Amino acid sequence: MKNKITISEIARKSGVSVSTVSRVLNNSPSVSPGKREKIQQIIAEHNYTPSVFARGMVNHTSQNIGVILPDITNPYFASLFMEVQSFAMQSGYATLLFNTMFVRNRKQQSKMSEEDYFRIIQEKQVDGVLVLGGHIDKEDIPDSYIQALNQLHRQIPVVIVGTRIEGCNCLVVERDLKQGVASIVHHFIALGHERIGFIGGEPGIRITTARIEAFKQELRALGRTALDNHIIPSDYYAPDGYEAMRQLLDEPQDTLPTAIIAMNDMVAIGAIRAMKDRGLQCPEHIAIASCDQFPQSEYAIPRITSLDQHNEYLGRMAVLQLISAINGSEEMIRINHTPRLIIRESCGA
Amino acid sequence: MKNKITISEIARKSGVSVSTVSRVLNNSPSVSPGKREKIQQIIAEHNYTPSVFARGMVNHTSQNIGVILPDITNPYFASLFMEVQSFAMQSGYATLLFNTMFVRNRKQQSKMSEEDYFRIIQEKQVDGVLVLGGHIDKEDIPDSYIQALNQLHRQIPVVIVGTRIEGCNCLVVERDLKQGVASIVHHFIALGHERIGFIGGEPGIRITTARIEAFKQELRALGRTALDNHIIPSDYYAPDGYEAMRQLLDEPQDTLPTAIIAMNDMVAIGAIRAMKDRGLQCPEHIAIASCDQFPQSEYAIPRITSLDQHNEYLGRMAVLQLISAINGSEEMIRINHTPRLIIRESCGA
DNA sequence: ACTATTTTTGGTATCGTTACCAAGCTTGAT
DNA sequence: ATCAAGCTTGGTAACGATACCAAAAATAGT
Repeated sequence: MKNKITISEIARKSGVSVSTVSRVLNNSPSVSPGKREKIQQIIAEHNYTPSVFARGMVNHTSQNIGVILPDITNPYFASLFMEVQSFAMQSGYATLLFNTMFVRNRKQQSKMSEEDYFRIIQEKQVDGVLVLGGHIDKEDIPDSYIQALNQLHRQIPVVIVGTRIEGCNCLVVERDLKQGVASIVHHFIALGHERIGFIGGEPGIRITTARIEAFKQELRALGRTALDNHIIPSDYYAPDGYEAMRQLLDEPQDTLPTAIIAMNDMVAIGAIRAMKDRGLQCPEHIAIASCDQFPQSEYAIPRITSLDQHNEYLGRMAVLQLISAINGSEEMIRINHTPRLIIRESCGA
Repeated sequence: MKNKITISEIARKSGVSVSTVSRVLNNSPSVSPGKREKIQQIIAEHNYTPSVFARGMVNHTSQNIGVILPDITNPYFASLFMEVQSFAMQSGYATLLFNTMFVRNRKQQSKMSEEDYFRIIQEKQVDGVLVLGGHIDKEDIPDSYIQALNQLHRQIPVVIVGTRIEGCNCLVVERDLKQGVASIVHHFIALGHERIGFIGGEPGIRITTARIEAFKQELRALGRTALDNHIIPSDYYAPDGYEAMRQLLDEPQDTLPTAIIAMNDMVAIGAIRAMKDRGLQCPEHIAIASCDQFPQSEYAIPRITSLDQHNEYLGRMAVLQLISAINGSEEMIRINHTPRLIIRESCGA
């Protein structure tokens, strides 16, 4: 930042005191119309903008929020973040984005722990923090992590998008983990599928476990049972779906599932590719549906049946919750948007 | 931000002056080892972090950079940004991300112009700005836009990733626009294709025009000519590839291209889908290659031949350039990484 | 014309750091 | 012992805004 013009220079050039200029900047009503106009003109002329540092010193606010997520190249987080940033901006906040798992594609995970990020974020003096996914989603979160989060929350409002965590005091915007899966199971059963599998999702992660749980539970409710060797968690990306499907196809042919639920569209795409590489067609040999829709699922071959989880809405609610917390509200926003099943070619009907 | 502990409290609790605490914070050598240790312990105990506001007042630096791009859900920008953030963080900078074209999927473009974003970014007192794509890529940029950029650059170092612009004083990290296309043309010709088309890319955008130009030029150099009705710019996403291909297939069958260059993988995926919907196979009926590789191209059906543009490298260079500009260097970093053609199923060999 | 009241202005302390200078304290050399 | 030269320290003025209070000016009421 090169030499910046200051409020007192504006004041001098306008022939008024800094107080008056400050009033103009903050739209205080008690400034005579003539002076206000003149000052505004001089401000514009010099392209003056008040120093956020000086303002921050007085107000203790930066009008920035921090967003921490594992991987922005993952379309799920990208679409969520898009909405978050847009809504935050409309509310006057800019967004500092932190990827915790950078350069994932090179399998060269960051050396920094998420706790390190909390420290950095705290130093950045943001007005609030949004945590999307990551370690917070683990089944079995180390105590130190919860401590770090609570510690951060003691300083700055923290909103977590996902699930409520035992012992964690941060605010939570909950996302549906079960309804969507149930609706896929229903659809498959209605289509006459008797053997259904589940692939993708990192094992030990809350959402994976919850969805698999919902999957089993729903089958049970309908008088069926899931076979354990038809449930293959792996991770969230196309290679993981590929690998899981490859592994599944090594099972005895006569008991293979006829339908599979994939964690998300990327996993589904990987799985379909694995089938193709074995000379199998989707949906003819195995039908597939995914739990998280990404933009291109409509254009894949075959077009993928998936759940619209209303991420835009989720993102907006998260920001709303954060801003209301920043403004001192204790109220907890509850959302309950049922995921919508979008039926396309990959499930055969 | 709730009540924060200050340097003077740390000083009081340690029984030293604020100066000494400040020295410890800034790793000044002239502090006696005993005191240093004691102070560090008290700092840790109270989880104290110095105020960025107060520091900013003195140093005029926020250790933040601003990144402005059209759409983070576009995998091209996502992967570029991933690299940018990672590298910036390693260099001690956090990243403010601004999407200018938010909620694109709802076709509800932002009401704010990019110029508005420049103003906001300037107010944010970042130490530098990175501009990735957007209006800066237009063939014919309004003068007001260039003015706004130059104006911003007068205050803060601005680095543009893309192409050098006439009249724009900002620093530029240039990206190859032609070599990659040329290598695809060569490959297609070597495979015996005589009629080649080009689809995707927003018309009036520098990269679109440049690639189409390179496409024509390379064909000419090899003694062929491109047919104008086989060149269909549209945009960068799957629906745009779909639409362009649909349009192309409406042409008389006997003169249809046998190979097509797509702007990027999303466009290619859309185009392949359009073919499929007309009962055509890729690569059997029409071969396809794309100019920008995205993560899933390897798993699509068919696997897509595309160019690896070395985005990670580009992102890193951009940050390097920006940081060196922040530190007062005038030197311009030149890069010249030839895109690498990755041959997969969609081009038939 | 002279208060009383309201509106508009200006002055100054304050926020939490760092930079800079001056002072105190060692240490070692004479 | 004395003094110069180096370490360590502390005190204080910035940095650029806002908040608050007091003063001045404008307006209204008698």
